[in-house]
Amino acid sequence: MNENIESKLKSKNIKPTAMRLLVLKVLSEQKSTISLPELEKKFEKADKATLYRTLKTFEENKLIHSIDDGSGSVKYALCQDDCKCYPEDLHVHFFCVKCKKTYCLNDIPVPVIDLPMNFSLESVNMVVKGVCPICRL
Amino acid sequence: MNENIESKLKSKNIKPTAMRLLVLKVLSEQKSTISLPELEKKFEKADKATLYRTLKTFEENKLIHSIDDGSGSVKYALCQDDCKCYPEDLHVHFFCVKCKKTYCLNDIPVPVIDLPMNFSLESVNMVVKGVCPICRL
DNA sequence: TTTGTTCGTGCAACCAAGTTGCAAACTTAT
DNA sequence: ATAAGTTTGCAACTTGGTTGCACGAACAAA
Ligand SMILES: [Mn+2]
Ligand SMILES: [Mn+2]
Ligand SMILES: [Zn+2]
Ligand SMILES: [Zn+2]
Repeated sequence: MNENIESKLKSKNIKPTAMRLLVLKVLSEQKSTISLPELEKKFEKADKATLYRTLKTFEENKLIHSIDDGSGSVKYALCQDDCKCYPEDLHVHFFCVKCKKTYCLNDIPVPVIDLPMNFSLESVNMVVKGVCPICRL
Repeated sequence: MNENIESKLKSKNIKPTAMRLLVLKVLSEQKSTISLPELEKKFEKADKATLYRTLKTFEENKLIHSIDDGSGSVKYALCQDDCKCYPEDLHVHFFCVKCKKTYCLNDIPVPVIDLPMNFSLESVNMVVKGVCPICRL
């Protein structure tokens, strides 16, 4: 299990330090996405800057992706195993206006859209807002 | 012309104060979207809080809509005349990674997507990132 | 093994955007 | 004229994000 985490880091060319193993473990346990401030609270005593840089490293190496859900803080989630973060790899995200959680809708790819002349496409951020199944009960 | 601006406010049930007329005028002149900090700079001496509340009022009354383009500051733009800000009224936005401007692609409606069971839909924020025609020259 | 270099971490300081409380100014209704 | 409600200006504050710097661990060359 912990082996799994370590090898995941190595497979993305990230040196598996103690800190990084801990952060990746927390990320793996999430059912929804997590923000830097939320991540901070998951640890007794951890430095914001270190966590910040850890997330950046993870993102640069495509271990995680970030989502701007309009809540004021950027959220993060593990990438799918085969994800290269190309536009065609991207999926839709769902932000619940009640519980404020953001979910990866991994099965729903971001629709391809036809841009006007001379616009080039690099990436897409698509966030659907509404109420999640849990909050609708 | 100035009449036009005043009537636009009235038509949205917003009392046309001096400040609001000025802000709406600036908004009307924009070719791309504008953020609160940018709006602030358009005035010699204007108060952040007042502008902030003005934008909020405008948004609540559906005179403008806001876009979270992931740049760190929320952008604003005038709504189309007939816009009710319902999901079917929404359009895609384009964020240029070079000039950092965000454009309303008013002709490109946000694609309808099929949400998983028990997710309700209230709104969508779709931002395409790339390079704009001006920056590609 | 010793030395020098790179890399990761912790701490503090900082910045920018957004937000709020409060009192003064202004508007509208009585 | 007076009272009540609305808008504005100012200052203070919160939060998320970011950076500089120094220390220590890891690593590689000598
Ligand atoms: Mn995701
Ligand atoms: Mn728009
Ligand atoms: Zn929810
Ligand atoms: Zn551009």
